[in-house]
Amino acid sequence: MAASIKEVAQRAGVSLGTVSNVLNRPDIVSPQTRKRVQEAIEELGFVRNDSARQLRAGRSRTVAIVVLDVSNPFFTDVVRGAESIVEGAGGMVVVCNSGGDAAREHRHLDVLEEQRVQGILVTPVSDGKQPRLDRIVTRGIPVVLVDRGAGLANQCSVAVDDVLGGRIAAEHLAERGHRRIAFVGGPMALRQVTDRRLGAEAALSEQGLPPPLVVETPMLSVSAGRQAADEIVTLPSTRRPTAIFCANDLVALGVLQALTAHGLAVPDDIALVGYDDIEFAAGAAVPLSSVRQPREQLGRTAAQLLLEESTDPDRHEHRHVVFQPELAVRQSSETKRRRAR
Amino acid sequence: MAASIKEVAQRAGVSLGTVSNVLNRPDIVSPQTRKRVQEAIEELGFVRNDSARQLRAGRSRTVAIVVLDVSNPFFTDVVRGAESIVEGAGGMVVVCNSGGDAAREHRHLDVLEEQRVQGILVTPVSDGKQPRLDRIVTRGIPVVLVDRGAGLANQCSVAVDDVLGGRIAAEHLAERGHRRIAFVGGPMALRQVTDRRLGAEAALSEQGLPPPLVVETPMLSVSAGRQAADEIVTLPSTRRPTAIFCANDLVALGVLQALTAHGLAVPDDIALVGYDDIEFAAGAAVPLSSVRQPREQLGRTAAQLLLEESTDPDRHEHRHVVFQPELAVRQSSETKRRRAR
DNA sequence: GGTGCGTGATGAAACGTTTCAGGCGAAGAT
DNA sequence: ATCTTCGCCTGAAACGTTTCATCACGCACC
Repeated sequence: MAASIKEVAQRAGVSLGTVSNVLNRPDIVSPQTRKRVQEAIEELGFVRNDSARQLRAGRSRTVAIVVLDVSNPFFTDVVRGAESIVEGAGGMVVVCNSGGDAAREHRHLDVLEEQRVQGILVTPVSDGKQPRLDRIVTRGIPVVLVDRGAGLANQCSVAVDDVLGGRIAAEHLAERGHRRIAFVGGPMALRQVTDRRLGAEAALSEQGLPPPLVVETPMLSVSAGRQAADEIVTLPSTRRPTAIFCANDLVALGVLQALTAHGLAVPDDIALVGYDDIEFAAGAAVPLSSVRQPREQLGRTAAQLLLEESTDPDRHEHRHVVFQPELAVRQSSETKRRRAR
Repeated sequence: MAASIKEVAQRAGVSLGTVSNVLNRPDIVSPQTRKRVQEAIEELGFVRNDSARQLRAGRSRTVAIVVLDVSNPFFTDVVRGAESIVEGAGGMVVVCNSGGDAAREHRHLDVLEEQRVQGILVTPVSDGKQPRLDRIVTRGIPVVLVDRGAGLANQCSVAVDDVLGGRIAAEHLAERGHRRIAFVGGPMALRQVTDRRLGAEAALSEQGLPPPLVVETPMLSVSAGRQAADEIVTLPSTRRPTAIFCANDLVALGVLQALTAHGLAVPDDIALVGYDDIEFAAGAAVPLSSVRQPREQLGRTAAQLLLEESTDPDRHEHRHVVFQPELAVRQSSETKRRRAR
């Protein structure tokens, strides 16, 4: 059914090696022969078998990215950044979704290892030592950690300073006069969540403010945010926070919705700051203040490091790139005073 | 570097074929031998080379899904649906993003064809005849069209009745007393967009209402929605629509934001209905009425049809599954009367 | 007219699997 | 005691490429 190089060679009346040369180094074959071969390829509808090519050549042109949550706009933007670099280099990106599930992540990595992909960008589900990833690295497949702290010495990483992000969010709220501030996010097993919380706590303590009320959520989703806010509104108004800092925008949007549903105005009753600055943050009916991360650049840089390591593994030195977040201030955290017209 | 089956065989003191049997049909090899082989695999850190396997076996366990926009929550949900089925069958899904760009779609399909993937789920960029896809099908790779109309006879498709969706949205608004209704969405080259529009127009005409004011957008994004709304608010209030039906939720969210920014209240000044019912629709500060599509089920069904065709190509008959959308009514389209407490 | 050289094409080996026909010994049937 | 059957294992072929050593040929050079 599927034509092979051999049949093409036969039809063009040349040897098998010549066809391969037409495919891979067209310049070293004479114009007439090249033309004949190309015609034969056309006529037979020949398509190179990548398995055979890869088997023989050892190399693959596929870069994989394993994300925590394919539904989170943060990750889709990272993916787009990585795509732009990899495709520019003639490669291809495949996206794998672990969904925050270690077992699924494991299975994806197994398959990618079997496929001998060119490299893997990954935001691992869990932190700390990663024997699974180490094994992949020792097998010669470069791995770049995305949005994880400067990890071990055997791989590159790109991340955004989440402690700083938490800090600037909290400082912003403190500056606006808020003293009872809540932190909503979870699970605490995610380093991103704890770092953002730690940054916020440090900032508050430096300003002489009490530590935040922490409401832990089981995951970083809109519905989790709604539930957390449902809890918060039951507090007596003397203890209720006047500002909430959420571990990401999905949670913040959920909180925003629930607060509004309970008749609390944002930001007049409760100010709100999210994290990630996804497109829907600015588009929310109360535009959301949010800690912006250079999402696409995160993906681009990760892909660049990967390709670098892939093309020249010997000279490559592992690097740990950390970006700085910045706050996008919007209506959800503007004080009444400021918003008065 | 990478251990092969041969080395495993050597170390375990068995033949090469036996190792393969341990890998693929462990039941037919005696327990002792099996154990010895498994130990050797463990010690050498052997990982099967999928290229070689696929080359010999012809089959692949990878299903690809090519989506129009990986940033659109609609597609990520479809992906999740497909994943659940494929992974249940021991396969793996890779996501490819065409970004609505025909050239990128083309390149993705090229690579997937070279990789001899098990099958392809695709929402093509353009409509009509698809010679590129036909070629893939004749090569023996099953293709299922996602969210595209019951296409040609040589492939399955799953879709949602977009004409009906447009119809129920328009009927809902007409029922609420609206007479000047706008349709916002584009480009009209997308069948989804034109179908939804046609459905709406048919419904209005049946009710004896004038056709909608159509504002075409260059793409289905939040920012496109914002711009369209900026246009609409400049209309004199006598001609300004009292309700807007948007081709998808991203556009609707953009419209919602711009209207609010211009001091127009939703739904009191202008009612709003979106399409897709993405999670952010219910979470918007004015919860968005939206035409709900069974997104995950779309993905599940597509994957099922694909696997069916893949495992039994001879007995397989192509089917065209069409789901019915339904309207999720929320605050953005509730009339004043109804919302009065 | 031999030598050397460059240009193109050739043929075979190799990559790491899976598969399949067969072999070998032990157990059961006659 | 011979013939089958059965369970387990072996060895080799095949999959479709890429790559590399080799070769044929025409051409310039002394």
